[in-house]
Amino acid sequence: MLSIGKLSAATGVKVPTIRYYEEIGLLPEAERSAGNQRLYGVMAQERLAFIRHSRDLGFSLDDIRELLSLSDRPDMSCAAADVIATRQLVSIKDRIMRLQSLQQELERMLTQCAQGTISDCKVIEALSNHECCLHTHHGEV
Amino acid sequence: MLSIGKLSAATGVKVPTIRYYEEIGLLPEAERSAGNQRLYGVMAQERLAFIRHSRDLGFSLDDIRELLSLSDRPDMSCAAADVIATRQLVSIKDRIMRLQSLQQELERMLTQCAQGTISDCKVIEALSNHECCLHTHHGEV
DNA sequence: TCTTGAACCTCTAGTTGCTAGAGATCCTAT
DNA sequence: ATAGGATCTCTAGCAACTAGAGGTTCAAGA
Repeated sequence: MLSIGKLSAATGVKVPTIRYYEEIGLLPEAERSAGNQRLYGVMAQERLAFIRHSRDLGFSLDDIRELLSLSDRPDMSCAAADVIATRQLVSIKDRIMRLQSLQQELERMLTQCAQGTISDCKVIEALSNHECCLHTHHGEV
Repeated sequence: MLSIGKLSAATGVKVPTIRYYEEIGLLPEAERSAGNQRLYGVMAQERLAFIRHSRDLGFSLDDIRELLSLSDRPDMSCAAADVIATRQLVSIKDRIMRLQSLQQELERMLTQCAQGTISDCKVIEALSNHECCLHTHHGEV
C-alpha cells in the first residue's frame, strides 16, 4: 500500500490534486491507516494514471468521469468512448485553427512595428481597431 | 452617451463582463445617470474595444492592463508593447505545438479502434497506459 | 399621464481545475 | 525520546467570467 506522497511520486499527480479528485468523486475514497492517513493499492494507482494521461490529452474531468465509467464496463460497445475522443479531437483541431489565425495576426502586428514610439506602434494600433484585422477571430482559444 | 446595454451591443462585450471590467479597474468608473445607471462616452467605448480585441487575441487581463497603460503614454518607446506581444506569440506557438501532438495521439488512438467492445478498445487502452504513447506530452494546453 | 415590461442596479454564489496556507496530527529515523 | 517531514482538515484564492435573486429605472404605447 502506498501513502499519498508515494502515489503522487509514482503518477506525477500532486498530493492536493489527488485529494481533490477524491473529493469530487473521480477517485473512490481511499482506505485509511490507523492514524487516518490515506493508503492506495494498485487499482487506485491505475485509475489515477488513467486520469493523469487523459488530462494530459486535454480531456475535461467530466469527460474523464465518463471514460472511467466506460472502462469499468468491458462488455459494452466502445462507440461511446469513440464519441468522446472524437469530440475532443474536433475541439483540439478547432483550437489549433484559431490559434494559427491569432499567430498570423500577431506576426503581422509585430513585423509592421518599426520600434519607434507608442504613438506610431502598429501593435497598439492594431489592438485599437479590429477593422485592420485580416481575420476575424472570436470566442475562446 | 451610451447605456451599458448599447455599449455591449456596440462592442460585443456582455453587460456583466463590462461591469466586471470596471470592478477590477480595467475600465474607469462610469459616469452615472440621475437614476444611477452607467453612461459611457466615446473614450470608454474605444477602451473597451481595445480590451475586446486584445482578449480575442488571447492576451490575459494583466497583459491588457499593461498594454492599456502603454497606449496612454504615446511618447514612450513601443519596445515594452512588443515584448508583451512577442511573449504572447511565443506562448501561442507553444500551445499550437502541444495541441498538434495531442491531435496526432488522438488520431492514432481512434484509427486503431476497431469499434468492438470496451475490453479491446484502443482508446480506453491508450488512456490506461502512458507507455504506449508515441509522444510525451505534459503540462497544460 | 399612466402603465407595462425591458433594461438596469447590487449582491452573492457558481464555474473549472486546481493551488496555497493555517494549524493540528502522525510516522519514521536517529 | 524526539526531531522533522509527511499527512490531516479546512478555508480561501486564482482566471475570467456567468447566473441568479430581488429591487429600481427608463422608454414607449394606450
